[in-house]
Amino acid sequence: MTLGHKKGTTMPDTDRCPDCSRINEVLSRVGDRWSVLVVISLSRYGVQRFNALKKNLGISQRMLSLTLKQLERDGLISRTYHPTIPPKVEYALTPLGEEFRAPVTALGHWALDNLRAIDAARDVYDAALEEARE
Amino acid sequence: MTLGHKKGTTMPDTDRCPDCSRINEVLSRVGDRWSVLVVISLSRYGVQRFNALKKNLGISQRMLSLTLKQLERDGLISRTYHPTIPPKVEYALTPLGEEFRAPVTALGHWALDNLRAIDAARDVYDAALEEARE
DNA sequence: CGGTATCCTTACGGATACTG
DNA sequence: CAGTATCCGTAAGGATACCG
Repeated sequence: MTLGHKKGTTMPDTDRCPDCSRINEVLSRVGDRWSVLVVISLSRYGVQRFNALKKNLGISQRMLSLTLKQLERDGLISRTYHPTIPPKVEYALTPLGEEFRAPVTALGHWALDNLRAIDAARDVYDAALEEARE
Repeated sequence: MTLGHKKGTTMPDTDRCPDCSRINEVLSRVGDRWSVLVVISLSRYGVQRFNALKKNLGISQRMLSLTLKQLERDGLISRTYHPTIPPKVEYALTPLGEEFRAPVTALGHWALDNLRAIDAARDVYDAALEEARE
């Protein structure tokens, strides 16, 4: 697949983007906000325990639990249980998760770099709307 | 910010990742599945009309309309209205949208490349669960 | 500590019908 | 063609309480 834009390429609008549905499928699994943030956090700080992630991300216990389970099921993170008292569970990126780091951190960087630009664009847009209303 | 993982870095678990909330904020705007797919489609095929995008992505009219409006508001895409009969509206990436292309296509590529790996991981996980159930 | 279970509210998102 | 408006079912996600 070539995601890059080619000047001469015209969309055959009789057909639908064959890859979009597949990309959609994957994104619907590991592309949600919490999954992305968990991976970013594990990328940044390495192995982390349940409550560390929880505090770190400001995520509810319920959502973290669900997100971690899905990520483990999808093979992106590993869960290591230490049967001590009190118990200790550590989460880390698997090799597949490590591969996910590059695109996900790229996304994170872009988000941080362009937060202001987006806010500015919003202000302009909203102001123009306000203008038109009168 | 350094999203890259550094071996010695320990998460100060008294504090929460300051950037995570900001990344979260951005992702909650332009990180949803439809937004990502619209950007991917515009990246790939360039300028497109409303119905082309609709057929292309297999998205409902309502969601496309909402998604496009938000992306325009956030400054990622431009909307050009041609008052012909019938009317013609063209959507394209803005410079800010163009910058979004790199991380988003990286994500798209990864998604396509690892769809199978994820499916395989799932099968293993589910099989192990089945095993444990007995 | 690291979860599950339950409840409840909001947001997502499709289907359909209508408009300039 | 390119939307908007309405309805309605489902899923996301927080709050709380409880368990091993």
